[in-house]
Amino acid sequence: MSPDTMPTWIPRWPPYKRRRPPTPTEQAAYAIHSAAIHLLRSLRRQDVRSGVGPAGLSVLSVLVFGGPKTMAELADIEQVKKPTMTRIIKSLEYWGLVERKSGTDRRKLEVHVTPHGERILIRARSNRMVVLEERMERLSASEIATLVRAAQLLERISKGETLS
Amino acid sequence: MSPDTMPTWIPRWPPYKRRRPPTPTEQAAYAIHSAAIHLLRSLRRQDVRSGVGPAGLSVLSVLVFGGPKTMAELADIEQVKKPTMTRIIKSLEYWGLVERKSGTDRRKLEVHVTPHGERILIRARSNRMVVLEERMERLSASEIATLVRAAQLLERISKGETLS
DNA sequence: TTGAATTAGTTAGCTATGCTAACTAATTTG
DNA sequence: CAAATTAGTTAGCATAGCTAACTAATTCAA
Repeated sequence: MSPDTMPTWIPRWPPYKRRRPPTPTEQAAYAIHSAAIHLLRSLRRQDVRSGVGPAGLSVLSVLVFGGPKTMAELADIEQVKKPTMTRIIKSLEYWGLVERKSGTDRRKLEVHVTPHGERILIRARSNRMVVLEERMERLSASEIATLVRAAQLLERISKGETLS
Repeated sequence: MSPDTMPTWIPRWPPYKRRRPPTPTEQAAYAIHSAAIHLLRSLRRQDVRSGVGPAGLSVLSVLVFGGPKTMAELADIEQVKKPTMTRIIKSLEYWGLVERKSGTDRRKLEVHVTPHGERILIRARSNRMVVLEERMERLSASEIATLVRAAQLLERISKGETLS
């Protein structure tokens, strides 16, 4: 890579004027937010190969790892409104990746992933995971452990919202 | 929150059949990927208040913290094609958040953030940061330290791509 | 027990954000 | 100085988000 195409964007604590120096919590919040954005942005490129959009992949992932869900549950999980979920599921259904079945309460539709959908999801996940795992191979065992602990903390933090 | 509206989606190692048990690196990759997605998804809601879309906010953030950039540089940083950046910048310009200036090489356009744009960005960032900081206040000092170390590791991992 | 309210999901139509192909204008190069 | 390259835009398409207004099914209350 030539010097002038090299990225120059390096996150640092905002240079704008503040009344007081940032607390450790503020610095940590800033750092982990930037890190999460940069991680996902750098992995996003791998997605194009799968032929399903990111919204569809995310839903597939919920269905594969979490089992069948209704439309409203999916919308809630994905933090999306119901009409948006309708469109996403219709598209997945069109491609044979999910099926909708209605049960006793005929207002509700249970969305199930098909075997084909599961294969697609696992292949698409692998695109990201393979890249991420390759990069993580350079880390030491204790660094890996740090990431695992951080992941647990972040999951707790992310749920803060839904429990409040 | 009633029990049946409570989210049931808890990330766990994929249940599909594997030839061998996952290595620690694979588990860590899976965990940190899920954690980053869930963190950002849960913070995304705060953005609506700012009146600027996420793409615009992200560009503003690059300009505020990284200084003026050309269209091509921004497209590269944001991992977006040039026509997409053209549209994003046009919108920001329309709202008076950035300015375009041409220099010696009149093919190139330097994009500068305006004082108004800087105010908007900082307010929008704060929306996310305030929420994140509140949630992080429950963590211990050593947990915060873990997150900071993890953030450093993740920044290194994310750059893996651009250095290869 | 039936009429009103609630719940689940869809339709229609808008906006924002991504892409490629094809273009203009400016600069560099042979 | 003509040809090739570079920077950016225009046009047109797809996906993904939203709200408002709708249908159909269920629940609740008089």
